[in-house]
Amino acid sequence: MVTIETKQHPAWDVYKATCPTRQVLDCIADKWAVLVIGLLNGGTRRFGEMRKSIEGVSQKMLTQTLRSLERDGIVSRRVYASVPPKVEYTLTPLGQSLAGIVESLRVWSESNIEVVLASQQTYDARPEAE
Amino acid sequence: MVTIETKQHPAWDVYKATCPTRQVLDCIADKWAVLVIGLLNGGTRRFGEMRKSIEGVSQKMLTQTLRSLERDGIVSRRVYASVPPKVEYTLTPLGQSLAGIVESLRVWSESNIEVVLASQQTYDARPEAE
DNA sequence: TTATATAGGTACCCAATGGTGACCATTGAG
DNA sequence: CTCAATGGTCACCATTGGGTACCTATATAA
Repeated sequence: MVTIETKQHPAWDVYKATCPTRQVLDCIADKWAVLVIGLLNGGTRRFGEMRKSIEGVSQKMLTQTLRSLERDGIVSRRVYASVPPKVEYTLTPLGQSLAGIVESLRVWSESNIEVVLASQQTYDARPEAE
Repeated sequence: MVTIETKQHPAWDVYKATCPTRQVLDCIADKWAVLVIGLLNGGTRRFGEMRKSIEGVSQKMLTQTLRSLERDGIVSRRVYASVPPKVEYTLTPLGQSLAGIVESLRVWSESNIEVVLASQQTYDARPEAE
């Protein structure tokens, strides 16, 4: 039996410290990124819209998150040369392929929050908890 | 037509700043948490094992991540009163329900890294990039 | 003419986070 | 007697995250 290795990717392994996948995971396994991608999964959004929708994001963090996602090819940014400025963000096809996963993360959180909250209470009530 | 609202959860919405789901997302949408959950999906692991498997985690961060996941009921911790100590970590059923999602995040990273790297190169090569 | 709101971005500053290394407890082995 | 082993904590420091104030340019209102 012959193992056919048709241009197998060079054994990417996110558990290796220097693997570039680690950086990508770092970027998408992020609170704000998850919320941003989830939002954009509903369609193109303007910056200000997103700022309002995602309660608690500062302008800076939103910008930063979007830049990072843009760099990774997950969202695309479209600037209209108007005054005041108008900037639209959209998921790229790559981003769309990620959106489902990220959305299921969000859904999991919303579905299992009761269990989690109960567990937290039990944990915090342990005698050795301060 | 009657809308039957059989104890519908009180409209959890992770986009609200104060929604408890936000904290949960904060905890699981985390680089180290994803790696930890992925590892434990392969079965029970000892602390030292995980420390070696996940390159680059400091002892402190691993402890912290595991505590946080334990508090949320995602992993369980078992201490053996031996010398030297032996501590095992396992995914709870709740954790197992999350593992699939988290694993697909990791798989996505490893599958799409080439596209992402290419996108990063294009982005960094823009004239306006410093 | 001047003031103001707009919408997105950035420079600067501070607080929180994460990493490092020392230290601890306990016991069997050398 | 000393050291290795294992998981954990603590104090310290560098790095980062995150907030605030400011900037831009124009259309509109006063």
